[in-house]
Amino acid sequence: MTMRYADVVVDLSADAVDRFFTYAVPDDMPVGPGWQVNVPFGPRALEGFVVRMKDSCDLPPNKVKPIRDCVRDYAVVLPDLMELSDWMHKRYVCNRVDTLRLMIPAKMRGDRVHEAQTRFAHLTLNAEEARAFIENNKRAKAQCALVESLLEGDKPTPELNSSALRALVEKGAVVCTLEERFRTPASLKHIEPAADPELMPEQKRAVDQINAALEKDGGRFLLNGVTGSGKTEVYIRVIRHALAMGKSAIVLVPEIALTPQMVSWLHARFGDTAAVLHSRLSDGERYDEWRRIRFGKAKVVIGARSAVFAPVENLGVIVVDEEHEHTYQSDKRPRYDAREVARHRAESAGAVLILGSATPSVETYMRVQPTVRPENRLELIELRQRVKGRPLPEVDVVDMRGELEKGNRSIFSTKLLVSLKHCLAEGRQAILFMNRRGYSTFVSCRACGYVVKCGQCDVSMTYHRTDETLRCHYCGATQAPPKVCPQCGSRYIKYFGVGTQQVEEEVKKCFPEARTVRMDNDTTRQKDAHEKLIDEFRSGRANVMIGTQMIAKGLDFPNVTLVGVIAADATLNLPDYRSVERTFQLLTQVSGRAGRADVPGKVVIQTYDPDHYGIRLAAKQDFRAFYEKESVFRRRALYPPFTVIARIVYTAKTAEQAQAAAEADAEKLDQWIDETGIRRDVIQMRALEAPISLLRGMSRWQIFMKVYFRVDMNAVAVKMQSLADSVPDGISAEVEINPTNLF
DNA sequence: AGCACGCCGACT
DNA sequence: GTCGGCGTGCTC
Repeated sequence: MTMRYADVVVDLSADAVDRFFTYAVPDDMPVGPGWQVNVPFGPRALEGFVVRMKDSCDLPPNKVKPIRDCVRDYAVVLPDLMELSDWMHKRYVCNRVDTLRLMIPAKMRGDRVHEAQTRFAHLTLNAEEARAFIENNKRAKAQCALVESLLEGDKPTPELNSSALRALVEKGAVVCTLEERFRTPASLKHIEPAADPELMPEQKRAVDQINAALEKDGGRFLLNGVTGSGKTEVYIRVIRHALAMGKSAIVLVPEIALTPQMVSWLHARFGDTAAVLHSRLSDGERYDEWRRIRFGKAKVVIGARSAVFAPVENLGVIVVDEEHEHTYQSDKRPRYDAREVARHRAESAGAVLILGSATPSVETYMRVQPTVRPENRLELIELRQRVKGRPLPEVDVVDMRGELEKGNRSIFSTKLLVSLKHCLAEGRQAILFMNRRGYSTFVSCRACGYVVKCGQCDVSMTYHRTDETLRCHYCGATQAPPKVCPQCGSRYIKYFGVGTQQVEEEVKKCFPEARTVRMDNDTTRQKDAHEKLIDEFRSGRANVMIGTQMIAKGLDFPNVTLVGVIAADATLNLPDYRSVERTFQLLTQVSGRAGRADVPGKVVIQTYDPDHYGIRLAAKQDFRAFYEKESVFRRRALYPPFTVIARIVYTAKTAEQAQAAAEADAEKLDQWIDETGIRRDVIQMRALEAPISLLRGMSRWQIFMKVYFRVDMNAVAVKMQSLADSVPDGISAEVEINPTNLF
């Protein structure tokens, strides 16, 4: 009998071990690709993933050790996910384990909650003892520096010099502790099964077209339907067809907490066949759901971006709902894009991919154009009518400059006030939408113009009326608002801007009988707060909902007949090439919340820039016209998707360190650009301060690079990652290709 | 990620 | 000469 060997990826995330290690397989051990195993590794034991089996091995026999045992008696990573892992490793220039770790619940690795734990170093010496230590150990420079830095507070160990840390632990000067993330148990409500509603002709055509592809070898679709056109029902019918064929389905949503309705719909229609995967499940719940999927008990999976790795077999369809949402891009390494991963997984499984949105991203919509190569093209399916022939809401764009001229200095236009009055008088509900970012209440001095900023983050702080504090939007720091200007001593401190709290107070002042509910970062901080607030509004206990982005999408309240947008242009002029697109999407989505039942809806959009195409076309819900305009702008200004933006963000204690690292790497990158001969395709490449130059007390610089589309981005990513990997101690560097935001 | 190994500078 | 810090390389 021939000897069997297994190539194993060990469960350690480091460049040095990001390769296969070959182990001998004991004769009677059942094991195969995707199995989780325990292996000896140098002096210790590690977990690992079997990548492939083989019958021979080139290594000298004395080097090959046997697999100790298997962690579980089945493959935890299915073959198609194994292939996906390989693809992601190349595509996102990350370690193989980093991709494999995404594919199983954290609880299944090391029998501990690995992912949520961080080891922190804690100094056991007091200030005096520390000074004595530094005095007595002048020779050990690294140790002294470490003691010095730990005097400021505990630090996560990966950031510290490891040999110095080990010496200090040995001396008893430092102890390491594991910090655990707290758990949020999710309440799974029982949901009544529901029957299939009748389809509109458009919906039926869409379902037929997609089902036909499902029966062949898959396909890619962009389902572009106006708000309220019943995209969800199309998904459900296609999934039903897939189930009938013995196949399974994955439905991705931007964020589970914001789309509880999608979860209930799928539960209502598919019962126990449906499973949920998202970050708010407890470890136990996630593990149980994962196993139900793995063993075929559940065949319809709904979840946030990481659900794209759900262990389903026989995949028939992947749905990406609200395709344009940026949450599909991971913000930590590996920085994968779930839409892209979904496409790859669907293609290799011969499954159907459906991207759904009322307002697709410009990038995605470009891919339906006939000029796009067939292997990249998406098939466009449009739903132009709302279900049951409901009309799109009537939209009024109000010029707030005119209001000011008329002497109306309140935050509500006359039109919005009158509409709100009617709406409430008729016993209906209203949503008031406040785009908080870039328009929040900041505190500023009238005399010298000083604006109170967070000392840790270099962004202006937001005033919170309830507890009379200033808060940092980025790090959560709080401080009391100053009585006199810290810069010039003037007592003329003014509160600028409008926040949701102020809108709420204004509503109560104008309509004492209104029952308001406010949804923003403040009011949804506690767990299950979302559900409670939504329920309060749905039940009718409240009749005016005031909120930020989080109320813009996915919610379906039949009794809402009025939507008011307080400041449509708040996000229009941010220093980001996508600010117009985002404004358009937000306005379209929020307008879609009006008139979802039998009474027609009305939308009032207040703006200082009523002729801007982003606002005008959102009012008409005319995505196609918007796309035409926007793509002309992007092409002319050399922005994505016509070019690619790549950056490396350097974070360090001091601006000098960050700057030095960025400039040194920019020089190396510049040289590389010449060596590879892509100079003529590089539009821009330079080191500069990041737009937010200070974040959580750390200084930030960046290398910003813009290139033409034809450049081999993988080569650029590999080069950038290698630069980022060899950054000096104490500085961290993150590579971002097509970053979601440019802060 | 850890751990051994080996160079090098400081001090008895 | 010897001790200990700190950088380098290896783990099937």
